[in-house]
Amino acid sequence: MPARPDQPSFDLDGLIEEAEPEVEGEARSEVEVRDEPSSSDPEPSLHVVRVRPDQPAITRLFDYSVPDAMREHIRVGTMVRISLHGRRVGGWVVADHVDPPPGVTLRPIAKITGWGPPPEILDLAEWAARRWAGRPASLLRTASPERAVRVIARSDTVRSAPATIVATDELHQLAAEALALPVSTVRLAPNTDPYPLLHTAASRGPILVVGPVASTVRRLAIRLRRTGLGVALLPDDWAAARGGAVSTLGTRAAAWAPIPAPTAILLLDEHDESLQQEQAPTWHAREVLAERARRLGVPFVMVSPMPSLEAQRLGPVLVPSRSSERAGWPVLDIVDRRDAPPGEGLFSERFVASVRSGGRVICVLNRKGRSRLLGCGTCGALATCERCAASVNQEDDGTFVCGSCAQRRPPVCIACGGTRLRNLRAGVTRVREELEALVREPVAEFTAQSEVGAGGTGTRIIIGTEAVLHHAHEAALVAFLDFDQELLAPRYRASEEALALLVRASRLLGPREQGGRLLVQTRLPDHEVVQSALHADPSRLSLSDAARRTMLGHPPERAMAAVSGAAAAAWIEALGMVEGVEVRGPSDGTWLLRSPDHRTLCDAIAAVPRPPGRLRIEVDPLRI
DNA sequence: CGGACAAGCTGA
DNA sequence: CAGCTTGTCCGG
Repeated sequence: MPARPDQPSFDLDGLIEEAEPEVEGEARSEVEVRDEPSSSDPEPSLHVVRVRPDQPAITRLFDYSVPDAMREHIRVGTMVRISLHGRRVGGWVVADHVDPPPGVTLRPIAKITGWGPPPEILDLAEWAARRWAGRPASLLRTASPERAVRVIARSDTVRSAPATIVATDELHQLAAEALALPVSTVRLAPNTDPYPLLHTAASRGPILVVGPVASTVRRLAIRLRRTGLGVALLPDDWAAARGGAVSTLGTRAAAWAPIPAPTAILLLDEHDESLQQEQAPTWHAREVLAERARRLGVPFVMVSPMPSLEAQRLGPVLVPSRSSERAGWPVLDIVDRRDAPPGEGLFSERFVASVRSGGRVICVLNRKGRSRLLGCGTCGALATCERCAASVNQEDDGTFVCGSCAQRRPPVCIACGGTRLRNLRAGVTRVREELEALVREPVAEFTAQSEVGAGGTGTRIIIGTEAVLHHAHEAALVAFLDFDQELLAPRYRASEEALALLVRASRLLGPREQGGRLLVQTRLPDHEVVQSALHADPSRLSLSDAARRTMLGHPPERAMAAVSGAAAAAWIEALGMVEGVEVRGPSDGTWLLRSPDHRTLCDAIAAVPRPPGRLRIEVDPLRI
C-alpha cells in the first residue's frame, strides 16, 4: 500500500473479521494469545501500539502487539477491539511503535473496527478532558463515527469554488475582515443570512462549520454543495469528512469532526446554550473550536446576533452597519404592564388588537420553573430582591427569599411599601381557555410534551411555553405574555437567555420589511434586554451584563464548577483548601468552586482522586 | 466497565 | 466455617 500515514487512501475490508458469537470469544482469544510472541521473545521488529479503551471508567492505556496482517492498517486514531481482562472492548490506537513496558505479556489487537478520529483530535480530547474534568474516552466517542467506517474516500485534490464572489456586499467585506483575524465574532441580526460568510470562507479551502440547529446547518450544507464545493454533513458523512478536502458542517458534535486540515472554522449562533453539552463533561463547542483553530493556526469566526461575553473575551466583535443590523430585527411592541388597569390580566388591549389584526399568532408563556412570581397588589411592581434584582419566592411564614442569592426580607413592596400581594402566575392551559373565550376562535396549545407537528393543524393562534418557538415555522405576531418571568429568572444568565428567546421569536417573524411584530408585555420596559431588541443593539445588554458579572464574580470573569452527586462531599473533603480555589456550599447537595481562571480551577480538580460513587463535576455550569 | 478475589455477615 | 454479599482492585 503506497499511502503515507497522513494520506489515508485504502480500505480495511479484507481485515474486518466476521463478528464472532459471544460464547466463543473466550476460547478463541486464548488460542490467539498462545500463538503470539510474548515479551520475552527477542523479535526486534515487534510492532506495539498503545490503546485507550472506550470505557470512560477505564482511564489507563494498554499496549498491544499488532499482527502482521494488520500492520498496514493500524495508525494513530484507528478504532480496534482488544481483549482486556478476559473480555472484548473497543478502543482507539493513541500511539504507534511504542516500547512496551518490561515484564508484561502482550496480547494481540483482536480486530480492526475501522477508521477513527485523526491524531490531532485525540490530542484535543485529552485537552478537553482536563478542561471539563471528564474522561478522554467519552469525548472520543463523540469524535468517532456512529457506525464502523471501513472505507474512506480518497480526496486529496481540493476543488476550488467558482470565483463568483465580488466583495461589494457588506457581508463579504465582514467575512474577509474576520478571516484575517485569528479569532473574531461577526454580529449578524437574527434575520441576516450568514451564508455569504460561509461562501467566502469556503472559497478559500475546506472549512469546518458548526451550528446549534440541525435543520439550519443542513440547509447551509445544501446551498454550499450547489456551488460545486465538496461538502460533508455530519453525522452521516463522517467518512467523507475523514478523507479530507471537503468542507464539513454539523451540529455541536461536529466540533469534533475528523476533517484533517480546515482552512477556517466557523461557529453559528455562538450564544446558543445548546452548544454546550448538558451531561458531564459539559464541553462547549465554542471553546473546543477556539482551541482547535488556535492549534491549527486558522481563523476562528463566530457568528451571532448577540455575541456572548465569552466570545467577546476571545476576540473582537465585527459589527455591520446600523441600518443593515436594524433591518434584521423585527419591530418590537413594548406593552408596559405597570400601566395596566387592575384586573386586566395577561391580555392587554394592544395584545388583543394585534391578535385580531390577522396572520399567524404565537403566544409564549413560560410557566416552567417552580418559583412563584409575586406582584404588589397596590402598585403592580414585582417583588424582587433588593440585592440582585432577581424575583423572590415566598416561604410559608411569608418571608421573601431571593431565588438567586437567598437574601431574605419581609414581604413588603420595595416600590410603595404595600403589603397586599398577588400571585401573578397563571398556567398555559387556563390562559389558553381565557384567550379562546376572548377572541372567539380556536386557540391551540403547545408545550414541550406536545407531539411535534401536531401544533400546525391549521389553528391560527397558538399558545405555548418557549418550546413553541423551536417548533413553529413562521408567524406574523409573536407575543410574550409575561416577559418578566424571563427577565427575572433566578439564573445568572437569565438576561442572556431572555434575549435569546427574542432572537428565536424574531426568526419566526422574518426581517423587519416583512412586517411581523414582536410584542413583549413587561413591567420592566427599560430593561437592557428589551432595549437591546428595541434598538437592534445587543451591546446594550453586553455592557450591563459585563459589569454585573464582574461585580458578582460570575463567568466569564471567573471560572466556576459545580460538584454534586452522592460522592460530592467526599470529593470536596479530598480537595481541601487550595490556593486560588474558593469553595461554597453545599446548597441542595451542590458545591460551587470558583477560581480566577480555568487553569487554576482545572489543575485543582485534576489533582483530586475520584472517590467511589456518583459524582458530577460541571465545569462552566449554566445555573449557579 | 466488569471479573476476581478478599474481607465482612449470617446461620447452624 | 460454608455460603453468600459487598467492596476494592486491576486489566497489556
